[in-house]
Amino acid sequence: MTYDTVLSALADPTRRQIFGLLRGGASSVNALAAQLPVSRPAVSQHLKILKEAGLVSDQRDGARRLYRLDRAGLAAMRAWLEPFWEEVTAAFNEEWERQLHDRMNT
Amino acid sequence: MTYDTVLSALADPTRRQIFGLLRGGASSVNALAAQLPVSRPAVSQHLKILKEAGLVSDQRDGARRLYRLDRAGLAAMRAWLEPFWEEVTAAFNEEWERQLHDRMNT
DNA sequence: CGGTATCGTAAGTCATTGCTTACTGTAAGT
DNA sequence: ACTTACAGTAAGCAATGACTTACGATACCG
Repeated sequence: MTYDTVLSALADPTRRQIFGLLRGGASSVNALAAQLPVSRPAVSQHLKILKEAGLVSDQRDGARRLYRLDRAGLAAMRAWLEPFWEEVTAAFNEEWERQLHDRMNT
Repeated sequence: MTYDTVLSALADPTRRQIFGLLRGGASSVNALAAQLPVSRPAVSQHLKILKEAGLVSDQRDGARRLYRLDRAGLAAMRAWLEPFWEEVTAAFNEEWERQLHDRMNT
């Protein structure tokens, strides 16, 4: 459940779609497959990957199995992303300051 | 330069490595390839994809070409990520409150 | 200008992966 | 118990993608 697995999980469009469908509450595999252009087994395989990435958690509900969003994956991704964002923002501000300084000297 | 292209760009480990190497300043293609286990053309191809995703920008420097981090891609990714994070955090807090309430009634 | 350096592109190969159908397992209903 | 519903797994296939070598293009240096 590192950022590696999270990023490679979210690389697939169908998985992102599944992930998006799970906003607004938990859902069964059949219910998800009904809203997608792929078969039910395909959805199962995607859910397995999303689960391994910590983006989704599952829970038995009788014969069904309910999937819902999970925090862990997103948290790992954000933790990885943050340093890059700060680095890039710092460089951006530096450049901005430099140009402002140049303009004041002309 | 949507979150689609950003996520699929960051899905590859080598590209993430290149992206990481560009922290700490701009670099040429050769300099990057020297620190990577792949050939120089491979790095060029990766840089092309990173550029299309808005994660990297390039600039001529004589015969060389310098690549540096770019804000746009990360910004797009963050914009896509945020609603999910808020959704998932809200659900988490709700659940926490519910369990706290249950515990107080026993 | 000829030679060297740096980089991008093309073509081809091999591995990965996302999908399907078929099968197995488990839980609920009659 | 038998049947139906729901979901995970296996096997096979077609497409995508990451890498290599070979080539072409542009900029600097003597």
